[in-house]
Amino acid sequence: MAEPRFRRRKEDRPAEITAAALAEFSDKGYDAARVDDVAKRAGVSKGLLYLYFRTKEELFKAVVRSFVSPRIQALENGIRDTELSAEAFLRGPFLEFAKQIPKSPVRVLVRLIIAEGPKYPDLTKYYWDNVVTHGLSAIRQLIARGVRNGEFKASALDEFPQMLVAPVLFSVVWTSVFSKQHSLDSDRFIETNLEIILSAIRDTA
Amino acid sequence: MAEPRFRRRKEDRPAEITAAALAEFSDKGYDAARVDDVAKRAGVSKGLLYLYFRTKEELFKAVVRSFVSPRIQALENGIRDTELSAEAFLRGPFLEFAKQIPKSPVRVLVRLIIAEGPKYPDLTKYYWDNVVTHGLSAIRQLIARGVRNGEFKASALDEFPQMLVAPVLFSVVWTSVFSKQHSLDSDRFIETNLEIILSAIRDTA
Amino acid sequence: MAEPRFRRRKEDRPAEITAAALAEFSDKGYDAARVDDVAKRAGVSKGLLYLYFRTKEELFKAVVRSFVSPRIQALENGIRDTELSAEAFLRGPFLEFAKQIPKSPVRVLVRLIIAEGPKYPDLTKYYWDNVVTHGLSAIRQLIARGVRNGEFKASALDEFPQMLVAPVLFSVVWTSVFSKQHSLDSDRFIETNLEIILSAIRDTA
Amino acid sequence: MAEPRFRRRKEDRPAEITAAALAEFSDKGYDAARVDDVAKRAGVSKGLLYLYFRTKEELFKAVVRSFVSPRIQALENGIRDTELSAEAFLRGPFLEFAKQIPKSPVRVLVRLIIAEGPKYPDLTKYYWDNVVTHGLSAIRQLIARGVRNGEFKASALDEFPQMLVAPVLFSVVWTSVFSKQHSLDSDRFIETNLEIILSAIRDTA
DNA sequence: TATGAATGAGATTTCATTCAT
DNA sequence: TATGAATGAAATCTCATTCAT
Repeated sequence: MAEPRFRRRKEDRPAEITAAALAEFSDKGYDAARVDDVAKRAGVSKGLLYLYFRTKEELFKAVVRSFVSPRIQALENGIRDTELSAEAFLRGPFLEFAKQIPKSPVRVLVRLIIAEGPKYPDLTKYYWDNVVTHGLSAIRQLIARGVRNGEFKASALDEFPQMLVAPVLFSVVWTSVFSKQHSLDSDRFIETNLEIILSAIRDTA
Repeated sequence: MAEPRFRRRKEDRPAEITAAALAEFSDKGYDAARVDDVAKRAGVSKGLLYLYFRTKEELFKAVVRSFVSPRIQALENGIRDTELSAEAFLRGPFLEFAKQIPKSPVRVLVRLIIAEGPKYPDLTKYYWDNVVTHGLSAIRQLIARGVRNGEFKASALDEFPQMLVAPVLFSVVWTSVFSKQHSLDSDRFIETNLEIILSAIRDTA
Repeated sequence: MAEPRFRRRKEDRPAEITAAALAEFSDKGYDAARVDDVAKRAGVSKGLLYLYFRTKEELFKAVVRSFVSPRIQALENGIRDTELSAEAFLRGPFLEFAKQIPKSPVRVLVRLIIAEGPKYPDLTKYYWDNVVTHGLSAIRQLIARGVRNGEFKASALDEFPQMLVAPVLFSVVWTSVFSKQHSLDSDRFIETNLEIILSAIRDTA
Repeated sequence: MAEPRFRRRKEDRPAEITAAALAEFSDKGYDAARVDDVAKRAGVSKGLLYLYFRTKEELFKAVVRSFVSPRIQALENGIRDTELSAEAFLRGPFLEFAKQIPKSPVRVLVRLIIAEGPKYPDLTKYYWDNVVTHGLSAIRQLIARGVRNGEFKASALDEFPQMLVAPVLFSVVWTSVFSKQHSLDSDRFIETNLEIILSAIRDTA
């Protein structure tokens, strides 16, 4: 035929497909999302999708990989490179980071991990290895730094850095599940929790 | 012949079936759980199951109803009838209640609601109406009582009673998803969170 | 217990059940009619129904038997015993008989025979033996009598007594199938057909 | 290996499947016909069948559409375009058309409409809209033409064009139901009926 | 690469029939 | 007799995956 249609570059394909998959999973959940619809949304044939991702499960994993990991990476880098005090970092960049999660598309992935994780052990492992441990150890370092330079006293937070994460997870879940019933002001909820924790660990001696 | 092909136990059946369903949902999740297996586990034919529960969804709702509602009821009654001070109640019965949730079978249901809720709006509504609002309003009353009699000062907790729930939800999710990777001491996690919150709202003026 | 409830007499049971079955079949068709509903409508337990009729098919046959045969019997007797002329009988009792069929509950059975007959050969045979041949031979006799006493000339009707039946069957089918689309004045339709046939066979020589 | 597991023949599939469905419906009736068997008979997997016809009911409709509609169309066109007199058309093309119906596969569909119509209202509506009204109005036009040009006198046939159809329906039903008991000479039956009607409406003034 | 027609295992649900009570 | 709880075979429909083109 005379005129070759515009073709997206091959390198973009996987990203386009995972983006479409995230959208489908978000709308329907993992099981109910049909591979057919993912392909359609990505503007690609089913066969091609299977060329890039060998199974639906593989596709799911790729979605998690491509959307969650970068965020955590960013947090880690931020903590490593910052010149702010620990408290200033928590009130600034960390809070910012935490507040946007319940509003971003990633929140869907958190729900999916909760929902499907038990069924896909190696996905859970991947998530643990690449997301949870990284995030947690970054937070731990930040707190340790705060203790070292006299901002914070030794406290339960040393043992349970998860305390800073719990309100975020709660907001994500609440927002995902009860959006029709109630709207939580997740910004203030997360902020308030942070303040309470800070006031409990600040070294006021 | 020794054993009759079936027995008539109309009264026990529903409970036996919901128990089997909880177990099966717990192992596989809602979608992956097969009605056939639920029936088998209950020692009952598929047909009989459908005599008591008209659809798989109906069965799911019945499971929620029979396992979650009673617990919340108990909490509500406890708060209504207690003669303890607000703080004493939080440190005593409430903490007890909160701590056992991540260990009890109900924890599975919490995960299921998170996982399947968006797909079954009326289940979510049921859960909201019968579990969340009851639980929340009971907690709110307890806090209000504490404020009224001078134990607590006015605080963010008045607006966000969810703060007392977030660590519990976090523990449930963590335990459900990462049981293979890490074991959270959920008792101490929940306790610690409670202590921090209490120290922040105690009226020390 | 003190007061024995009123109990219908045992002899009536089968009739009550076939009546209920006719009603159910009429509403739903044979396949879609549920034995459970027939029993419920008859005010009887499913078990008892199966005591009287060993299978659903048996029940179906009994319904045909009890509702159709008596009518044909009546027609036969009428033709045998009448003192009317052939034409007078056709315009009188026969027409009356023919006109009420599309309006009576029996019309359902005609439709059922058409629908299910091919699936139940022995039911078809029963219907043939007990309904069709009787009816047809009665009509044939009537016509022969008319020819014998000079009312009618020899005609195609001798060979095809079905010609008198076709409009009735047509009315039954039309009424059963297209009741929502169109209402046929079956009385006049049947009457008109009869008149045309009569005018064609009347011996006016 | 010799023969590929499947072939792609998008265009032919629907026709192959409806043909198989007609055969299967003819043997078993609508309800008793299993989709699986239809597929098998068409040499196709169940899944593919559902790719072309979204439900069993849809398949049924397609069968009606593809087999009945064309015939009626042909009749309509014949009546519109003919240069024959009304009587000549009735004795010629119309009679031909009428006589072959009880012998053609379409006869099965007529029986199916009678059997299943009441359960599938929109199928009945489709049949009414696309078959019955077309056929009837064509016949009506033919008769009106005959009256206009002095062949026929005004008669009951103006009101009841169904009179020309009743013998055909009767033949179809008889043939379908009582094939084992009796063989009706449907050609002569239909012919005779037509003659009688013609003799009654011919304008001999 | 790219397509989408084709497959087939499997899931939910229904209902005639049985049988302990 | 009479009940209705219990069975289990089957039927429709879905969808991840394959593969001829």
